[in-house]
Amino acid sequence: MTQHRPTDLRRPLTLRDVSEACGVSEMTVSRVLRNRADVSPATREKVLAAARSLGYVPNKIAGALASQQVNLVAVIVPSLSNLVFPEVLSGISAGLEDTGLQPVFGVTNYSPEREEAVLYEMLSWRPSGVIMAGLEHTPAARAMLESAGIPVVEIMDTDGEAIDSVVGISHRAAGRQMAEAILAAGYRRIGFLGTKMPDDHRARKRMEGLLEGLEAHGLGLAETEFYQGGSALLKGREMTKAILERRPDLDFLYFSNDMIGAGGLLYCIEQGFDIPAGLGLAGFNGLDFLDGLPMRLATIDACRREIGEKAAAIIAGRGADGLVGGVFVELTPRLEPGDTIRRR
Amino acid sequence: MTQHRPTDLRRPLTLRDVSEACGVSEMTVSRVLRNRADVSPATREKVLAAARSLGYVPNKIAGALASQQVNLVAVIVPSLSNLVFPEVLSGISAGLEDTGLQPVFGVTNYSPEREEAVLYEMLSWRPSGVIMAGLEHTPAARAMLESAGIPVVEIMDTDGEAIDSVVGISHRAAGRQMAEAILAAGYRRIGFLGTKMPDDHRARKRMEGLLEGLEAHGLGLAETEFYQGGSALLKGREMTKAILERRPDLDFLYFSNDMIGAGGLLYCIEQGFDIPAGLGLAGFNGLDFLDGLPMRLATIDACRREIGEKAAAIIAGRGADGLVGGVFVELTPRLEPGDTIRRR
DNA sequence: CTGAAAGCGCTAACAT
DNA sequence: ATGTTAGCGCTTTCAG
Repeated sequence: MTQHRPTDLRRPLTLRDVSEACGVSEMTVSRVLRNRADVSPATREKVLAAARSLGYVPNKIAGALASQQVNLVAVIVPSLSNLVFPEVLSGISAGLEDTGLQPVFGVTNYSPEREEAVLYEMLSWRPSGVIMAGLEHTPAARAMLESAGIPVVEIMDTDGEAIDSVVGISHRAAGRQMAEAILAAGYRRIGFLGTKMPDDHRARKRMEGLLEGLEAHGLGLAETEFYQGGSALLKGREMTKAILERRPDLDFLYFSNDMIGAGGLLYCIEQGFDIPAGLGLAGFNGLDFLDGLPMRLATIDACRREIGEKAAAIIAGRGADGLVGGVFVELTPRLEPGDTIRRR
Repeated sequence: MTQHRPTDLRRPLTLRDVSEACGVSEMTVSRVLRNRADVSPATREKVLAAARSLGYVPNKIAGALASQQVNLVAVIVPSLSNLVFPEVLSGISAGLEDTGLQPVFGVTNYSPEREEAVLYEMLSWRPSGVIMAGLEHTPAARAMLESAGIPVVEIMDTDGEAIDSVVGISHRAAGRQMAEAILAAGYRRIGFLGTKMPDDHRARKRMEGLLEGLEAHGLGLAETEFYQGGSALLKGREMTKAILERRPDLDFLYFSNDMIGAGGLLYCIEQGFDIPAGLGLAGFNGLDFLDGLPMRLATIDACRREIGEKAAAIIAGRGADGLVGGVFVELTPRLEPGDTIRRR
């Protein structure tokens, strides 16, 4: 580490500086900079020229305080390392494009306490809306959201009680749907592999849905295996090895996400398992990453981008037409059987 | 979509509300809420109880305007779908922990114009610092950063002229380092596979470095292949097929990132190529995802997390000790030969 | 179309 | 340890 060059820390420019530079009142300068129509073209040009040449950047803090309007949307997700959430965020970005609203992201690491802290921090900037992953929050977080007086959209999950609006899929139903597909294909001895994350409620609900689906046919899970941390692909491999050594009679492995599923798939291919005839596999999410694997892993698309776009639309819509009231959107995920569930 | 429940939009609470609720002056309430020491325990309790029961959330907009202090750090990256940037962000989050500073993320989609727009937007909130990926910016963006009067850290890349501080690796050197390793292992007919992204300067510099390294030994690239969009793993597969069909004599493939490298590796394994004896492969980034593949792809670690942490430390350090002046940190990436470069 | 006055909700600086 | 005053930089409102 070496020092190389000093930075000067001068006072940021204000409207007044621009006003003095072009001889127009602060008020009119403000009008020009907010693109308001009621300014003569001549004045407008003069002001813009001055602002540009000075390098003026408006102070939104002052603007927001005066106008009581903040064009920010707080977006709170559990993780960025999951590949799932970045796609949701990109959907939100796209949905907010040209609305004048700007997303601001916060990450909770699947901790309810951190979620509460991040939410508090973000609400203190008085955003125009909040988009949060999941329906499970601390009581304090719920209270803050309910009394914030702004639209709140809970995303990804529809199994639970909403605060305001919801856009997501039913993970429980996705689990059941997979159970149906597995049983319909004739598999009977089913193993479940997932993350050891008490606060990943969606993964839990998928597993519960799977169980419900199996139990409806008088079956249960033959075996389970959980992990935490590390490279998901590698963990998928290791868990698969472990579960199959413990229970060589299993004929289907359901992975709680595509990444560990891909690891399991690679392992099974290497070991020469007869897929899908002798052993079936499935994951969850519908990551396009699966397209490049030796076989297409069966999966259920989580509609990540669409969820982001719809959530953004709800927040944006509110501002526009003054619509008030929760909206409930449940998307229907598609099961993609790929090459790892046998067809009958 | 169905309407289900109305939301009430009431006025947010102010300090005055809390003040009236507990019979303590606004000023003292403010002191309590900012955890200042000069308040009696009794008053403190009274105020906290009132604030909690009302559900008061401070208005940071007003606070920031009054104190001229904003505890936000603007972080601008080209993409979130890359897996590389989420790790940097997580390093930044970690590095900012317990500093009182909060990261705020913006995404540019590798567009200089979008970068400029996002930067303008973020600077208008007067953050305490800026962390940006890369050294290439529009002239307007450079001007804004130079005159913002706040610490600026450009990350990931050290090959170019800095505005203020820099934390990164030399991608050109990484390319050269890989060239040396390839040549030392005895490979001679080298193909390059990368993205068709004029604005991904780091990928470009890696390729240039590779070329320099090869040319220093009187060699060049035998063949190149570029792609854009789609599933990187699948593209890696397809590009590898294409380049090897065109030039079956190639004995080494250098991929500009690990994801397409992994796709290429899977393809080559399936095709029965003799790796690494007959054909060598290498990627870039050091993603831990590689751990789960059938063979370990050679790669160079991009020090993503460490870069994030160091950048955060620089921003945080400035505030504390009033340090002024750019810091230059060049990390030395480690080459991990894995199983896909032959050892001599 | 342009300007002047008032004030957004909070905190710095100064009392007490 | 607590209260009072002034003002952060902008926009709203109202006058011209």
